Amino acid sequence: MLPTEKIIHFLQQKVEVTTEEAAVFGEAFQAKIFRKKQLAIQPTFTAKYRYYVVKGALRSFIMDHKGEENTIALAIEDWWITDYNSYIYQQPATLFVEAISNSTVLQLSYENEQKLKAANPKFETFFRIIAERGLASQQRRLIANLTQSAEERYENFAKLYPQFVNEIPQYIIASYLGMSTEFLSKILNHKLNCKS
Amino acid sequence: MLPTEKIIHFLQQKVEVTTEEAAVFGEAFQAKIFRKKQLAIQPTFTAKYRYYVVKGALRSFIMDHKGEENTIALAIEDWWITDYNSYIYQQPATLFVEAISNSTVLQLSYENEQKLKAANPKFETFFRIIAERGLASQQRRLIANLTQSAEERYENFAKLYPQFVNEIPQYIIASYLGMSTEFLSKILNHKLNCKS
DNA sequence: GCTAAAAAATGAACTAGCTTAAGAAATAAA
DNA sequence: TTTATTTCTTAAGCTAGTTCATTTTTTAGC
Repeated sequence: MLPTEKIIHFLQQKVEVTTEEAAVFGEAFQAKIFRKKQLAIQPTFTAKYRYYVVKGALRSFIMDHKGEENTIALAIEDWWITDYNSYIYQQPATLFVEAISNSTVLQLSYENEQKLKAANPKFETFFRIIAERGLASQQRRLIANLTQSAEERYENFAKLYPQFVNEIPQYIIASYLGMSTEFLSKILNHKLNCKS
Repeated sequence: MLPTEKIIHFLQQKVEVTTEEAAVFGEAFQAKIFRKKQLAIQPTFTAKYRYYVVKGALRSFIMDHKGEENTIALAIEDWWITDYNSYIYQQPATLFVEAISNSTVLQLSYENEQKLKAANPKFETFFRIIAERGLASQQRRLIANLTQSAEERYENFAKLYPQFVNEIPQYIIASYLGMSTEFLSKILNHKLNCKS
């Protein structure tokens, strides 16, 4: 499936649109390839785009005062990613957005998004829906972080996103789950020993 | 200012509307009073409403397996609160939403919200904007939780929301910041000693 | 297939923050 | 004013998770 076909398909799952409307929507996006470790967004620069992942995986992370990377979000096929604080308010970013593996994305510029929303209320509805779902999913993540132990967080993550477990480096998963690499390693190997 | 005037004012800050449109919007809401500790939303029941706080303060929290309350969100004048996972998908709630002090809110039912959005794209835009802002603010919170120590989290919270510090019980702040009451107490008193 | 680099594992020493428990203060109720 | 309830403080012991230093394994480039 072509990138543009993919996003049109995604759009159609959320709102009902005519063929012409779908075409207008698709034309607002631009296909782009990021190689592993390449940065899409960097702190101090304003996030000009939001990204829809066609293939591969990206993540956003913040670097703390100790130089540690804290993964804020992960995105695979059919997910969206950007630094929302930067993109929405068009202010300098605080996050990095980086390709975890070689990836194909569709980028939507802030200006194009405004044009889409102004042109057709259906697109406004679309962006409202994805923002709301993002909000709900962030709420779930916050709850997990506040209420579960490191081991429980990993267990649930692995159950919820099995596709990540084998496809992305462990140190990224650890940082997404808010624990050190070493500790995640300990959890994993401890589990193996106890099972056998 | 009357409750309905307040929310119309809030609406006008986000989107341009005519007097009639504003009136239609205001009519979708219903004023309601919650007394301190009263519950607006409870687990297992579906969240029928989202709440706009006119006066007072509310919070949402989840109870973990140990019976500890983990505060997910706080809301004061001009803020919104609900269990988004429950409200958006109309599924059973997992959170409590409780009044911290005697409060006046405007409640918007799920049905009324759908009607508003269907009736006028400007309302669709309005809800898109508040969802996006919620998303950005959740992102900020997640970053704070992942990158800062308990003491730093409190420092920043106090700077960002001074109005909360004296107005809501310490144990709620502690649970919002993801630490025990005792530990927050230690931080506060330790700070006093070091300053003098 | 070899080499260099990146990622994962291991273990020991350490610490931030939690738990428990008991008392003091503050607030509300009567 | 007294009593009851809720909130806050203090301190000691504990544990989940970190840090650091080293080794092993995997991956990627040539």
